[in-house]
Amino acid sequence: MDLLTGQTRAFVLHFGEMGSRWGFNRTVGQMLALLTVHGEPLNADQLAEALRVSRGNVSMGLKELQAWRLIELRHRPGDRKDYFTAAGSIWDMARTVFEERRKRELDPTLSLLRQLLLNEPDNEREAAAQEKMRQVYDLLELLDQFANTLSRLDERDLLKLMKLGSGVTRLLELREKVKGGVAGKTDR
Amino acid sequence: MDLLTGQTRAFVLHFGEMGSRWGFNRTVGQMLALLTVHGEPLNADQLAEALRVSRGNVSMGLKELQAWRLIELRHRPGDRKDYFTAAGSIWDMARTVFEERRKRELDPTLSLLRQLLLNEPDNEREAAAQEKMRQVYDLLELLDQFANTLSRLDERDLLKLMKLGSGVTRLLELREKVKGGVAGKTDR
DNA sequence: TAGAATTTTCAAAAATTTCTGAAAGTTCAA
DNA sequence: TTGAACTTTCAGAAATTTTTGAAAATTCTA
Repeated sequence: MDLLTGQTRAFVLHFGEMGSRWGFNRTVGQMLALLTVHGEPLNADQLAEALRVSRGNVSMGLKELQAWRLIELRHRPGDRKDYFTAAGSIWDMARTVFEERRKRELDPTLSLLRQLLLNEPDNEREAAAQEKMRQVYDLLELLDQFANTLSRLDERDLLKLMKLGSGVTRLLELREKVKGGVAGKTDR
Repeated sequence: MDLLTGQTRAFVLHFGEMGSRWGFNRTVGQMLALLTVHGEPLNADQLAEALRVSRGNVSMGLKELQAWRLIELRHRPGDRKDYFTAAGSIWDMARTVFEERRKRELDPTLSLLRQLLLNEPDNEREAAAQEKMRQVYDLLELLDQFANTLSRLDERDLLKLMKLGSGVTRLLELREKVKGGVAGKTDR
């Protein structure tokens, strides 16, 4: 049966195209999209047939999606094949992708910069460059922590925060007032 | 003169590698890194020599960085060459990259999903798929708005917010109390 | 324990992206 | 105008990433 019809088809193909921007290749993007909109678990052959890609490609894609923890293995009684579904809700999925990207896009750079900033600069030019690097480091470090904070919020709070809109400014002012003189308690 | 020494070298090469994860290719990543840590404006020949890439490659890279509005054209008296520097502060840069990525990673998908959700589903399966697509849409829409809100915050507020850490939970509670019965004013 | 069913691996092919460098285009001073 | 100083373009080359599919590995049943 053709699983790739109508809107599902458009959705899956689009996710394939966007895949590269989101950190995976076309096939992986398509697989994730199909498993997401198709409620029932699918096996590797079904995926390969629906997406018209090789069995090997599907196998690698499944491995990658499992590494991201975006899909779950299922078994059906009397069937030896491995079946897979999208793991968790759309929110869970977004959270996972967000977290994984934070790791890939921030951590390596933070770790390099920490290293570099330990060295004494050799000359005037390097000293100036190091100053810039420190600024980059401080910003990325802050971003990383913020991303972490967001990752840890439960869904209710995250939703509240995201819906604040420009109200966030007012809320920050409100905090200033309430907090009064108690100097910058940042609590980690 | 060799601009690529010591820590600057390591920094620039690393940014080249990370480039692809951040949405540009290696040369563009290296160019941006070099222009960022090197305080003074550089011309295309200097960039090509320092990074050991072709003149044509540098020309394309400069065009792309200008399209991102990450670099600025400068002129020096008595010199016909075009010189470039990183535009604005590190914060400005981060903001620009953030904003540009939001556009590339969210907008096309939002626009496709808006389209798809207008159609009546053809059958039961498509209806179920559409329901999932709506969930994806709602989440991405919310994310997009939140990203927008963050983009618009001034540096002071952004800093405050990012430094809140887990304090953000308490702040949200605080809001509940103060707001009292005034039902969900979200203000866009 | 054999062998059928299934999944994984990985070398080579295909597709895609990036880079080069010569040629074409532009700008400016004289 | 001319031509020297620059910059941009873009077809083809090189590098990189993705995909294929046959062979190897694994797992299960009988």
